[in-house]
Amino acid sequence: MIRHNGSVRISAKVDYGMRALLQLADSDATRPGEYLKAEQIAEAEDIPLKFLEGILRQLRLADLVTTRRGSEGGYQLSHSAESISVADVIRALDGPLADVRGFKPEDLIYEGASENLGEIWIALRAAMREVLEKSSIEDVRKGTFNEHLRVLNSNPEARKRR
Amino acid sequence: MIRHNGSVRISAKVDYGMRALLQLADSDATRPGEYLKAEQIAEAEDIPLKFLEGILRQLRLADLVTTRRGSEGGYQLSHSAESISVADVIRALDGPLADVRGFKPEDLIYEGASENLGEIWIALRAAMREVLEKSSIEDVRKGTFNEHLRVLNSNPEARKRR
DNA sequence: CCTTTCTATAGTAAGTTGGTAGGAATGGTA
DNA sequence: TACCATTCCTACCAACTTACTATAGAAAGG
Repeated sequence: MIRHNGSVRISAKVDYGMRALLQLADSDATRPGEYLKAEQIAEAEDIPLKFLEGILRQLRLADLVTTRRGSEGGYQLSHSAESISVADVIRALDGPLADVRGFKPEDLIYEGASENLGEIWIALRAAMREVLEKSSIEDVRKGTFNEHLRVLNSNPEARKRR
Repeated sequence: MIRHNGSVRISAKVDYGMRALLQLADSDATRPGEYLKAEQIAEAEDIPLKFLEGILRQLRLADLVTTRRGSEGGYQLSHSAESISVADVIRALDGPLADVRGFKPEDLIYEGASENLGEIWIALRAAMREVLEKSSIEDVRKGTFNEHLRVLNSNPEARKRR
């Protein structure tokens, strides 16, 4: 039985969207300028085609992807893979990185014993940004992660479940 | 209009639960041994009473809280406020800290261009744990945060929205 | 004009969130 | 013993989100 009620929920949309962009980055690296068709991406990454089309449309509206119709049509990255961060992708597909009961962390007012609770949510968001804004599609494609990420993942605890 | 579709969603349950525990920690600090009634917490923190009762029940099942029924009844922390981390509270109320499409980050298998995507989700979870496991209820109550959290929040960027 | 491909809107089943309602069980007190 | 306060438990609910599917249309290219 699948429980998807974690506090950080990477949605199917974001996971699929990242994989689609990685395919586009790969295509750009090997055959620059060419367009990749939705169906090729869907097959390579095993993503339902119609669902993927919706995701690619959102990525186009966020200007992460450029499209062309017709027989020679398909999708391309609209910027270099280095310039698109994982955070950009999440924001394009799921909205803001963090919220607390539907509010932005800095909008909450806590009083009395809860006075400092907001600091935790702000720090949590900052810690996430540190990972997600400083990793690009190209970093993920090549596996060349920055120092902070390497330190985090070199700790064997990082791979253990809790 | 409220949109609550961030990637990190601190639920009402967790926000209310933290505030309830902060009240209990405060009560313990000023009148140790005494039980605090759900209604007092509900009033102090402006939380719907019946909803709060459910949250407190979950916290008891996770052994974060001890209860007593009857006229002298109420709720207490079952361990010291120093020994309860924010991560404990989230796990008790919302389940695991992180998941990707309903799966645990380390269970996903990515291939080809997406090969390294899992590293991002692992790092994200590790970064969150760094904040949430190393902050206790007592830290939040007193506002005495650890070095890592202070560094994160001293960056003015941390308070800006994106 | 015809095929291929993206574009757009709508629908939908299952699950989650944020509650509410009502009563049963239990502990303290008279 | 009776009584009362309080927690404990089950069930219910409306609104929303997620992960899709369906269908028709619009544009690019030959």
